[in-house]
Amino acid sequence: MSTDTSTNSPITTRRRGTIQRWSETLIPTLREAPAEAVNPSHRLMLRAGCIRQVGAGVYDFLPLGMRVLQKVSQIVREEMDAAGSAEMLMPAIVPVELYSGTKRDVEYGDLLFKLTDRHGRDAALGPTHEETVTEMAKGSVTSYKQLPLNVYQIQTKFRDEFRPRAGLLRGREFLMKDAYSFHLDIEGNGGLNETYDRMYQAYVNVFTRCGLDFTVVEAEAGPIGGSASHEFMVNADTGEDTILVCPATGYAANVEKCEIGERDWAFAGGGDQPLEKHHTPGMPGIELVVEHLGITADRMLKTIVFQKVGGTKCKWVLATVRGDHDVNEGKVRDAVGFQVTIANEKEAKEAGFAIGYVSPKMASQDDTLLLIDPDATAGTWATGADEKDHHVTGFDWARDLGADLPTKDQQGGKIRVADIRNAEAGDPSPRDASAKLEAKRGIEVGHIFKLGTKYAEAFDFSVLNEQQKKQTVIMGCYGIGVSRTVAATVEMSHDDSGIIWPVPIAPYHVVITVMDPDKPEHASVAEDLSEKLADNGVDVLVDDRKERPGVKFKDADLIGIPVRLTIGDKALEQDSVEFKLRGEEGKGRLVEMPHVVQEALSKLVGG
RNA sequence: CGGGGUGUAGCGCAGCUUGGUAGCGCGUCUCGUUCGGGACGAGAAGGUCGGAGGUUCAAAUCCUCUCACCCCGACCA
Repeated sequence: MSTDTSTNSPITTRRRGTIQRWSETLIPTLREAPAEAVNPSHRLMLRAGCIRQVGAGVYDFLPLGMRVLQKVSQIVREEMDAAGSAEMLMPAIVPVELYSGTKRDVEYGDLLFKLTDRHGRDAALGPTHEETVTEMAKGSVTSYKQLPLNVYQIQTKFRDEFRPRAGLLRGREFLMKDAYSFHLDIEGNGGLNETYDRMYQAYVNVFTRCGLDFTVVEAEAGPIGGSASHEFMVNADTGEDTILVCPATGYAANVEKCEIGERDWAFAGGGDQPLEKHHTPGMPGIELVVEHLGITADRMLKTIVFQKVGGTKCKWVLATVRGDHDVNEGKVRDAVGFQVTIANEKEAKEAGFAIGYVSPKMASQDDTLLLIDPDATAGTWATGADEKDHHVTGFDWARDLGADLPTKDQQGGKIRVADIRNAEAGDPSPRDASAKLEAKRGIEVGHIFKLGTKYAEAFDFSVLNEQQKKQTVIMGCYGIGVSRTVAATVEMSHDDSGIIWPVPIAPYHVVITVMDPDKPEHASVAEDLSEKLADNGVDVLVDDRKERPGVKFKDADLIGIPVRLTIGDKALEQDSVEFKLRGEEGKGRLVEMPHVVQEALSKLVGG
C-alpha cells in the first residue's frame, strides 16, 4: 500500500478506500450452511463468513459482517448528525432502580436481562434507554433555553427473548441506534413535532441510502394521539410483520394498528333456525368445533373475555368477532375507552364465564360490556353455549339477545358495534371507501415515537419556561435496528448463489479475483488497480488466495461484492480485465486497462 | 411457556431398532498431476459420540436425570 500524504491530515474531505487481501483477513465461507439456520439471511451470512453463532440469539461478527455493520452505522451516524442529533454513549448496564421508577421492570418482565453484582445490587442490561437518558437530561438540562435537545447512541442492546430466532433478525443481543429528543412544546418552533418530522426524513434518508426497498407504516397512536408513531418496514416476503397498504391513497399500517373502512352491519338474522345445543367435549378452539359441527369458521362467533386494567372491581368486556377473524386488543381498548387485558382465566371462570365456550349472551351479566365486530352481526351463527364442552348452532342476535341490541342511531349502551378486529387483505380502506387493503410482509427496522411526558413525569423532569413556570418536558424516541437492518437487507437482496449487497453497505465495492497470484504480472496488475480504485474511495478486496478459479468465483458470488474484476491471462493478452456486476449472468466483459477504474466508478456511483 | 425435533471430526450426515475395535462426504495438512465456475490420485491429521449417573464382562447404542441448540405456536417498546 502506498503512503498518500494527503490522507494523513486530520482535516480532509477525501475518503481513501480500503485495500484488503483475502489471505490476510478471515472470511471462512461454508459450502453448506449449519443445519440450524433456516432463514435466507441467517444461512447466507453464515455461509459467507459474515457471522458465527455463539449461543442462542448471540453472534460473532466476523470481519466481513463487521464491515457491513460499520457501513450501516456510518450512514445512520451521518444522517442523525445532519438532522441535528448529537451522538453520545450510555452504559449497557443499567441499575434496576432506574426501571422501577417507570414500572418498566414489570412491563418488560422476563424480557429484561437481569444480573446481580458481587454486592447483591441488581442491574439490567439495557433493552433501550429512555430511563437512563431522562435521568441524564434531568441532571444536565436546567433551563428551557437548552431545549430542544436531541441525542443518540449506537450501542449493543439486550433482550432476553423467549425464543430468539432467524439469526440476526431476532437476537438477544443486537446493535441499535436509539435517539431521544426533549422539548417544551409539541407544536411550533423547537417543538416535538418539528423534530419528529425531521427524524422521519432522516430515517427515509438512511434506508434509502442503504439501498433498501421499504414502506413507512402508521403504528400505535401512543399517548398524544394522531399519527404519533411510524414504523419503517423493509419489504420482504419472509418478514414476520404483516402490513396493509391502501393502493389508492398510500395509507399503510401495521396489521395491529390498521384501521378498517366503514363496514355495513345489521342484526337481521332470520331466526328461522332453532337454537340447538351440541356436545363438543374438549374443544375450546374454533378449528376443532368447526370440524366437529361440519361448518366453516366464518359462520361461527368467537367471543373473547377481557377485563378492565386497574379500578377496584372487575369490569368485563366481551369482544365478539367472526370465527375466522382475530380480536385486536388495542381496538377493544379504544372502543371502551379504558385499558383492558385478556381476562385472567381463573377469575373469569369464577365470575361465570365458561372460557372457551363463551357466547355473547353473557352480556346480560352485571358489569359486562359487549363489543361486536360489524362482520359478526347479520346471519345465523354457531357459538359457545356458556357451558363447558358445549356449543350451540342457530344463534340469532335479534331473537336470542333481543331488545338490548343497538341500532345505528343508538350506540353507546352496554352493547356496541365497533371495529375490534385485525384488518385483512380485501378489507375496505379507511382512507378511500372504494379501495381495498392489500397485505404485504415486512421486517421492522426503524420506529419513531412521540413519547409525550411519560418518562419526564416518572422522573419528575421539568424546567422553568420563559414565564418562570415549571413545565414537564416532552419527549420523543427514535430507534433503528442496525444489525437487523443488515439481516433485512440480505432477506431482501440475494439469489441462489449468495448475497447481493447494495453498493452503499457492501463490505467491499470491488473484489479483484487474481487467477494466479504467483504470476508477477497478475499480482502487479491487481496491485496497480487496487491502488487506483482505493485512491478514488473504492473499498477493494483482493482475492490473492492460491485457490482454483471455480472456488474464487463461487466465493465472490457468495459474499456478494457488487463489482468483480478478474485478472487472468486471457484478458491480460488484450491489456484488459474481466468486468462483472454481481447480479449479471456469465463471465462478464472485457474492459481495457485504462478504463477500468472509470468503469467501476460509474457502475458503483450509478447504482 | 406449550408442542415437536436434533446433539457423533470444522460443516453436512450414517451408525442406535438387535450393546462388541467409531464411519462416510465436504473441508484441513503433505506429495504429485492439474489449473477460467466448488479438480484428480496417493497419503495423513482430526472425535471426552453434549454432560452426569445407572444396567452390563462390555454402552454412541439400553435406562434415569440434566444441559444445549433448532422448528411451530404463544410472546414481541
